Parts: sequence; C-alpha cells; structure tokens
Amino acid sequence: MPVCGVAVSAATYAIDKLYDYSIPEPLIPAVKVGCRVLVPFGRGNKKVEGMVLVLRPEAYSAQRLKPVTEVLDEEPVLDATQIKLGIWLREHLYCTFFDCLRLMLPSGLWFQRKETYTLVQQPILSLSQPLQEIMDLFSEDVPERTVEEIRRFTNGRCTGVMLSQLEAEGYLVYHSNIKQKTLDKTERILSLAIDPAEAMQKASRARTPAQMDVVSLLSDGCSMSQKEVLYMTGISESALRGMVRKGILEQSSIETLRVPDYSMIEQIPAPVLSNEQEQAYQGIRQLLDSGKPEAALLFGVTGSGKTQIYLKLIDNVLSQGRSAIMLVPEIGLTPQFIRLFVGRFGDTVSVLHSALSAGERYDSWKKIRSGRARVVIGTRSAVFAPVRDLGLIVLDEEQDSAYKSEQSPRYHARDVAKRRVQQENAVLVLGSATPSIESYYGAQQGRYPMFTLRERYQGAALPQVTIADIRGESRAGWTYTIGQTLYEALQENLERGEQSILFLNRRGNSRVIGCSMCGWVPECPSCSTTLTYHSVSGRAMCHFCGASIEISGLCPVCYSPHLFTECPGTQKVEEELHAILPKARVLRMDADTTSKKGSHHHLLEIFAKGRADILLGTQMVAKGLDFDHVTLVGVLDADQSLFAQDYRAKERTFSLITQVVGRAGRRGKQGRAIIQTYNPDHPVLLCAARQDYEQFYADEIESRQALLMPPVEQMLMLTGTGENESDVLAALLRLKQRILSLMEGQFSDFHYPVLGPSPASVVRVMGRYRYHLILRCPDNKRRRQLISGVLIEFSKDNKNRGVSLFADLNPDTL
DNA sequence: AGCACGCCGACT
DNA sequence: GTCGGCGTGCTC
Repeated sequence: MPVCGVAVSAATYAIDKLYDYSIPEPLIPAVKVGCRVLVPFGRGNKKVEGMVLVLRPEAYSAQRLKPVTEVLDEEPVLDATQIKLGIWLREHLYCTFFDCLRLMLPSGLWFQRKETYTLVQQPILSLSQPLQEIMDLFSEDVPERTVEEIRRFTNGRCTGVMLSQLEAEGYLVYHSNIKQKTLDKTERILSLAIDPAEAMQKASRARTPAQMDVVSLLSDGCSMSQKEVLYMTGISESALRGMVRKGILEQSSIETLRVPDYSMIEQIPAPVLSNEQEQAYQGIRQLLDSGKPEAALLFGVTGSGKTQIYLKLIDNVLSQGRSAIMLVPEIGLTPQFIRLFVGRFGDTVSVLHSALSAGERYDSWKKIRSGRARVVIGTRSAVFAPVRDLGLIVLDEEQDSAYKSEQSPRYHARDVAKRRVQQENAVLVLGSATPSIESYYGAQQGRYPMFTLRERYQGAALPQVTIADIRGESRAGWTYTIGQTLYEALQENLERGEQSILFLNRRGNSRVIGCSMCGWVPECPSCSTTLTYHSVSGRAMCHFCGASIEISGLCPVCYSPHLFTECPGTQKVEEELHAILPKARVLRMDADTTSKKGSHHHLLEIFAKGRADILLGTQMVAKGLDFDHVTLVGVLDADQSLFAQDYRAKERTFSLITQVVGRAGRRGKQGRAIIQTYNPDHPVLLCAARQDYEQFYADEIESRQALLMPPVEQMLMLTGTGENESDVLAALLRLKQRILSLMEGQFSDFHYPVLGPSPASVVRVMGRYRYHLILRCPDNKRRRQLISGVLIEFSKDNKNRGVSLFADLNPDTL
C-alpha cells in the first residue's frame, strides 16, 4: 500500500516530524502533496488535521501504519515552493511543521469541525458513574451534543474510549462533519434556455411586460447575473424563479470573489522622477534584469519620494509578466497609499490588511493564487501571498517592528522575504528613511547595494529642530508635561492659525526611573541597557542579566529627591492642554479613541480639514498622512522611548523622532519640531535633531560591536512559562546548565555565553510566570542543532512538567 | 500537550 | 473486589 508523510496538527515541537500513514485504495488518486487530510493520531486515534508533505508511492516497510481517514482538499493548497519555505521556517523558528504551513494559508481556509453524539436511547441497565454522567447530558429535548460540550460539562472526566463504548452499546451515535470555515461565494447566472423567439412567445403568455423585458435582455444569447437582471428590468426574484420553472430561463452559478473591484478606478499617470529617483530606479532595475536573487537598500530621507520608485519598479516587474508584493507596516496602509497603487495598476491589485473579514481575506488569497492579482499590498502576513512568478518584494519602512510577529511562529517578514526572494529568483527592496541597524550594516558589509535619496521631494525644507531641556522645570514651579518652550510655541501657532501635532511615546509596561533634575537614568554596568524600576522591591533591575540596584529615593548623582517614574498618559496631557490653552481645539488619538473601525481615518480627516488645532497622540501620529498646515511638532517625552528596556531603544527613538519631525512643514512651509528631554546632550537626540543617520549609525554599530548585539551577533531568547514560579526558575537553571555542558562537550566548537534566568518584562501573564535565558551566538546550523535538541529534551524531561518553553530570535522586547 | 494505561490506596 | 487517583510513556 502506498504511504504518505503527514505534518500533523496535534504534534507538539518535541514530537514533531512527518508521520507516515498508509493510503487506502480509494483515496490514492486524491492524496497529493499539499493537500490537507484527516488522520487518526495517538492512542485514542483521535481524528486530527494534517497536511501531506511527501508521497512514497511504492509499498513501504513492514511496519503497520494507520490509514488516512479522509482527504480534505481536491487540489493542493500549498505548492512545493511554499512547503519548502515552511520547512525552512520550522528549522529557523523552532516550531512545528504544521504551525509553519498554517501561517501561509488564510484563516478562512481552515476547517470548522463539528463532532457530535446523538442520543439513540437511554440505557435501561445502570451504568458506571462516569458513563452515566455522560448520558445525563442527553435528553429528549437535547438529543445532540458536540464532543467539546461533553468534555466541558464532564470537566475532562470523559475520554474518547468512554464515548466509543457508549456508541458500541447502542446508546449514542457518532456524527462528524467537517466544513471549511469560509465557503466559496457564488452568484446566480441566468440565460435563455430556449431560442429567443420561443422564449418571447412563452413569456408573453404571462401578460406581464417584465418577463418579456427579461427575454429581450438575454435574447442575444448572453448570460447575466441575477443581480443585474433584477436591476435592469425591475422584475421580482420570484417571477424569475417562475421563468426558470417554466423552462424559459436556465440558471447556473459561478464563483465570485469578495474583493473590491478596482477596474473602473481612474488611472493616475506616472510622474516624472527626479534625477536621484531615476538613478535609484535604474540601479534596482538592473538587479531585476539580472534574473538572480538580489536585495537592495533604498535609503531616502522622509519625503524623498520612495513610493514613486516602488511604483515604477512594480511597473517593470509587471511588464515582465511577473508579480510583486508591497509590504507596509499596518499604520502605513492608508487609503491614500492604496489609491496610488490602484490608480496605477487597476484590478491587478489585491490589498491584504487586518480589517478584512475572513471571507474577503480568503477571496483575496484566491485572486492572488489564480494569478488575477499580480500586485499585492499588505501588512506582515502578506509576505506569504501566493503570487505567481514573484519578481519583487518591497518592504517599506523596513525598520518597523510591526514586521516581526508577536505570536508563534515569531517570524520576521524581512527574513521571510529574503528567503522567498532567494527561492524564487526575485529582488527584495528594503526602503526606509531610518534603516534598521541590521539592514544598513548589511549594506556596509557589501552584502547588497544601497541607493540613497538625499533631497526631499520638490525641495521641501526640513524643519528646524529644537531640543528643549526640561530639567528642573518642576522645581521651578512648572508642573506641566508640556514644557515652557513647547507651550510658547503652541501658543504662537494657535495665534497664527497653524496646526500642531504632539507626540507622546508610550511603550509597553516597562517603567523607566530617572532624575528629573540632572537626567540620571540607571544603566546596567554589564549590559548597557536601562534598568527597569519595580516598585514592589524598590529596585531597578536589568531584564537582560538580572542584576539590580537599590533605589533609595535620592538621585545617586545629584542627590535630588525628584525622581520620575511615570510617563503621562494622553488623557492627562489633554486635560493639561485644556488648562493652559483653553482656546485650542484638541484632537486626541490613541488606542482608546481609535478602537472603533474606521475611527482612525475619521480623526485624521477632521484634522486634515483644519477642524482641530492640536493633534495629540501616540505612535500612530508618527506615520501616515501629510498635513499641509502642520508647522509644529512636539515630542513630549523622548526619554521614555530612549531608555526603554531593550537594545533597540535608541534605534527606535531615532526613527520615531525622524518620522515625527518629518511631519512638520512638508509642503513648502518651514516647520518646527521641539523635542522635550531631561537629557539634552544625549547623542541620539542630537543626531535625530540634525537628521544625521550616518552619525547615529556609526555610534550605534560601535556599541553593538562592543556588546556583541545584533547584527554583529544574533540573539536568541528562551522563555520558560509556568504556574509555579520556582518550577520555572529551576527548569531554566537546569536548561542553562545543560546548554553550558553541551558547549563544553559535544558542542565545544560552539561556545557562547548564556545569560539569565531573568524575569520577563511582565513576570506574570494569565497566571503564568515567565523567565528567560538569553544566548548571544550566531544563527547557524550548529546553533539550530543545539537549540532544537535542548528544546526537545526539555519537554521530554518529566522534571519540567508544567513548564513550557519557547524560543524567539532577536526579540523586540526583553 | 493530551490521552490512555497501569499501579496503588480507599471504599462497597 | 472495584473505582478513581495520579504517575509515566507514547504519539506513524
């Protein structure tokens, strides 16, 4: 009997491999690589989903294999290239085959499984207590229960064996139906069933003009959707059904897609590129023409017109008959941005974003897979879009942390894009005004070319940047978050009738403590990270190595008692603004005010129309739109992000300030930006104020080199979680010892430090404690062998029961 | 992880 | 003698 290797959904990382199943005779033609199947798994032979990854057509070794139960797809849902990408992801992200493959499919393609038991008769003889407990769930009124319900109501005392016993006794009967969560949408199509003259004769018998209208509408032999017929003739649906019944009309159905129709959108002509833009375009085009996998960094200051280059490159790719994927951070996917692409490429565009329903997402996926969409615009997960003949992937704002998934599998869209480009001989363009240190480093090392745009589009001037020193203001009696410099500027702007944006950077739960007099912030002596303050212990701790210092309440440098720990919320600042600038119309934009769908754009629109004077917000105001009348941008608390608890804090701060500053005065008007800080001499702020990326990079790479941080060395975080805190710690200590001893012995060629265990930034989440180990080591085959080995060993060790472990490559927060 | 089997103590 | 507790080992 032929055999297939299946990636099983129920397998955990420790037991993940391809499980072999025999293929029963009738299923042989249906089982194809990339098709999903239902297979029995485990002792209880529970039916679980899986995906066929290999076929071994000839009879396999003598071992008795379980048979495939059912094939769920007529055609494969993943092709060989996608499966290869999945296998690569599994190796690099330490997760299961199935998790990686699932990542590439729209959620609408997943199955809703309904396994039910229906009551046949209540037993006459008395049953054992647990069996009786199950039977008590059924009655005349409730004859059917899902397996899930039964397990829930019996509190887990019900096993699969018990249920099959009750079925064998004839008390219950089992039903299983499995259906796709999202079904294909179809549309009813009508055409004449008989020749037009005869149809007209039949229709006229009804003595209603409407039926004759329908016949004449369809008389040239064409077919039309029911919706259109209804619209054009005004006939009722029931009358149409009658015509079908009488044999005048014939109906069929065709599959339709729940995707917006872009075919009628007015074309936007391509603008002429500037010299600089043209040079960058030509350079990247040469890479495209080479037909080999290539990458390039497009480094262009804010407002230099990178998008126009992307558009022209995509034009080029399309003319070669290939496809392109345009990736944008969530917040950058504005209607204006989409319009640019739709206006250029019409209906070949497909947009993938988080607001799509499962049905819309599923249909976009189908449109892309069929080759009808050749330009995909989307956020992180769009990197997996199943385009035909991939030619180009663009990552705009490539430094954005939204490209890294927060959930397992914790992939980075940039890494996936690099891999796809390699597999499919395409070109990757990384675009940014403030490239990630990794990407700039790569270009400096000569791994890929860099193209630079130094001029702002149409010569718009960069704003004038002021670093406002707010040290000591509170002692001087000024207790507001808005410092004096910024207050004066806001007032001036208000009088002139110009708009301002205030930017408040609030990030995660990390709490920075510092001195509001001298600007002192505690740093870890061995890690160069900022220590995080824990009010419970009164200590500031490094989440990297676990070291901590006591906070006495006095600044150790200037002995001032004015230590700050809080970062003010947007509501508080809003109240403050009402108090100090009562005439100003303030628009607050944060997670609270934008939670409703569409409210984000609604607020921006109000502001764009000039119906507010000040826009106050978090990260989300840093990106997105250009406003013509904004001439002042204020950064309220640069320090909060600068000293945040991770090695990328400086990089992120530089990027944020650059973007925020780029908002001011984009259309000819001279803008101003004011950055409030307790550290006016901080080099990162000085560089950001000058918009001097090169200097910032030079400083930053030096420190990364000294501390062996990415990109110089890769970082791997192993997080252990469990309900019992001491178990988690003990398990991680054992794991650390194990890794260290392996590095002494079998892995003596792979010798790197292991840091920790130290608490995660939020130690207890959902009743589970989290601690982590950090490894700084290169990402190579040896590391993957070592880590996957210890991960498997860990979960197989009984001592570690109750503690789960996962790995995260170059985590964003510690 | 999730589940079933097995061995042991408390009960009919 | 039986039921259910928890510990242990397996998942094609």
